[in-house]
Amino acid sequence: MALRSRATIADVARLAGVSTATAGRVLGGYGSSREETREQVERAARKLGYRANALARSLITGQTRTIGVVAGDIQNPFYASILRGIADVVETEDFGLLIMNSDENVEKEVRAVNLLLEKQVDGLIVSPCDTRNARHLRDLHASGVPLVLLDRAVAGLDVDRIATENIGTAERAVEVLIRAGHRRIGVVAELVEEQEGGVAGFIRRGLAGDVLSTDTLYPSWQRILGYLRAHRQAGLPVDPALVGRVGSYSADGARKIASALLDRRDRPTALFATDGTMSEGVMRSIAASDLRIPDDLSLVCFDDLEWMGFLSPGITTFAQPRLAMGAATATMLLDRIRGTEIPSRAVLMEGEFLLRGSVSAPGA
Amino acid sequence: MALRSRATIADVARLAGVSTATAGRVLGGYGSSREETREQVERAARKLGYRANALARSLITGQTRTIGVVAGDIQNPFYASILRGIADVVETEDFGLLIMNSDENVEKEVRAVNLLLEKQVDGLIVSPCDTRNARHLRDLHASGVPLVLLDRAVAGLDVDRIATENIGTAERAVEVLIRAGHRRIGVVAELVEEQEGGVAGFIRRGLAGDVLSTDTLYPSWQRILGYLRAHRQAGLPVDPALVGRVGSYSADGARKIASALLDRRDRPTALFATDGTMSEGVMRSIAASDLRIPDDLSLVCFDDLEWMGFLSPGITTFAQPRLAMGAATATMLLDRIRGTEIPSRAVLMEGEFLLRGSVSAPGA
DNA sequence: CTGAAAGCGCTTACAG
DNA sequence: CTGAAAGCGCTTACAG
Repeated sequence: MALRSRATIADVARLAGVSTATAGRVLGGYGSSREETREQVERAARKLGYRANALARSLITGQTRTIGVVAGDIQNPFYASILRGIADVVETEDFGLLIMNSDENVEKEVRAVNLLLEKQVDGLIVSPCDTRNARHLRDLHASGVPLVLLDRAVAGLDVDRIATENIGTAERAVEVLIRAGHRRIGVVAELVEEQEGGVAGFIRRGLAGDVLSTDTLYPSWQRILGYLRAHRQAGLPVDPALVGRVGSYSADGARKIASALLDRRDRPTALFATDGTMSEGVMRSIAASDLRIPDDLSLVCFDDLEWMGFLSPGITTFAQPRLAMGAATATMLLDRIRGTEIPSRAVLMEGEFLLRGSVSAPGA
Repeated sequence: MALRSRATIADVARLAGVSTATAGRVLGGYGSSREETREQVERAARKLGYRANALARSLITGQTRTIGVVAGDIQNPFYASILRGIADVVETEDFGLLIMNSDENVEKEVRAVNLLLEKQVDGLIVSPCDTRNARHLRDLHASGVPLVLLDRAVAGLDVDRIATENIGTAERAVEVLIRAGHRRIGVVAELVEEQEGGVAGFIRRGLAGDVLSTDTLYPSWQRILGYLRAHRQAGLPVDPALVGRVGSYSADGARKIASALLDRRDRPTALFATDGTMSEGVMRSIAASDLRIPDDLSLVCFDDLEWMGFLSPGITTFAQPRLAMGAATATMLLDRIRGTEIPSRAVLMEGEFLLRGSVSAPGA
């Protein structure tokens, strides 16, 4: 029963009767060595149960073949799928994957980034909590650490990023409802970051085409922008009272906001849920009500969760290609790690329209 | 704009006018140092933007403060929640978390374990693909690496493990259906590992009380055992034709098996789905049929997925405490890493009964 | 192709 | 409390 202390290259070299440099060359697969020498060393290594110590190697090469990811919550299907996409490409390249949660909390994000940096990851994928308060990310980039931003951008930080084309996709989603004849469309959205003038101010500016730097907006605010555009395009008025702000990434918060909307005397005839978590909350609210989809209420969601397909009726939604997003993120990061010097890229992915049965004409 | 190459302890020591040993002591928080010295060093470190290199530290201390996890599929809600539970305790202790997928494939599992070991993780959590073919895990344990098994056990490997009390929980689940009056209860289960005599042979032996070493059985086989016990207890015959074997961790496979069961002339009046993936497939099958829950078909599931709560009717199920399972797994592993010498523990968690609306009397 | 030596960035006895 | 020296397990020039 071997002890924890394993054989080192020195042990192997001794047994094989060569120098540590030679043993290192064959075991590490670099430099060149005679066939015969190689066999000797390999035999010795096998005999001793040698396993490379990546720490020592990394200390010299300056590369750990490990990347770090800071996600909001790995348990959320959105992140879980993206992580799987990342893991798939990373595993192909024999890289390790260090994962941490931020819970959308900047301090936790900072701590996570620091921990990953101390562990000398070769690059970082971060889904930033805050699009403005992100000095740590700017410093990171300035210090030359490969970085790819996921789902969100950061003001004044020009690095590779990947996200959903939120404005356009949300606009199409709301269009689906407008085309079906809906005039009062409620929204349930996170909208965590404060905007000048609050929701009402944002709506006013959005309708006036006065919202600038839209790509450093939080996804849910971008989706509201799509909602506004669809209305303007159709010449429909927007009732600010129908834009439900949850203020956090909470399904239960979404349930409450949705219930408040549905309890109104002038309740909306359709709802737009701006992501998976919001959709879950909205569904809980509807399930607890007497309303039936789509007869009493139409629904369009954002992001495709497994249950949306087997509910009856199915839920019409715009799927984000999460696995592909993850894979693309990892590929971009590996590119940078390998030293690509091309200008930073912003990859925006369209949501895929999944027509199911949750939309009908109002009062149909 | 600082370059990638960061300040080292030597740089800080030089600027502070002390030795590297002293600088190391204050920056690393070990040994003792004068208040004044400490301030000097810290000032220098701040000025240079010093950040510790955990690699160098780990090489000396022999600890990386990183643990590795090999899960079946991090995208699966079962693993995603468990990982979150693990991450929560691990982050508290300032440990890193290296995560890999096995896709229930032994070769991938072996590769993952090797990669993690080369990266010198302090310990490993593995959800083993194969309860018998697991030499790599036995060797691992023999070499003294802290190891905790998740969800599944390995024959002849006496290490800490955590799992659901599958037999008892499944027995209770099937009891719920029997008490409601069901006599023909179908099962949809993975049952990936071959058993002597196949499903029919296993049923025969199970009813005869002839299945030994039940705790190294795959979870789905254990759950079948619970199904059999409930029948025996109630004096009900078991029809092997009603035990649907999917043979893989596939929701679509489960959908097909469920549909085959429901298409039978003598179709079951109730279904038991042995885990989340199976439940999803079963739901897809039911959604595509004309059957209504619970009037035409009763259903009990295993594991609680978000949608089970807001479907109407809700799905009666036995929830696995996934977050707590993850947390307990991590806690056990950290215990071992800290050197606890107590005998190995097997923590079996009961499923929590969630009574919702998917069960009624047959033909009601 | 191979070896002796230096060194990656830290921590750890050991003196003083 | 502090410093000089050694060393963790590798890889990398540099000779030969």
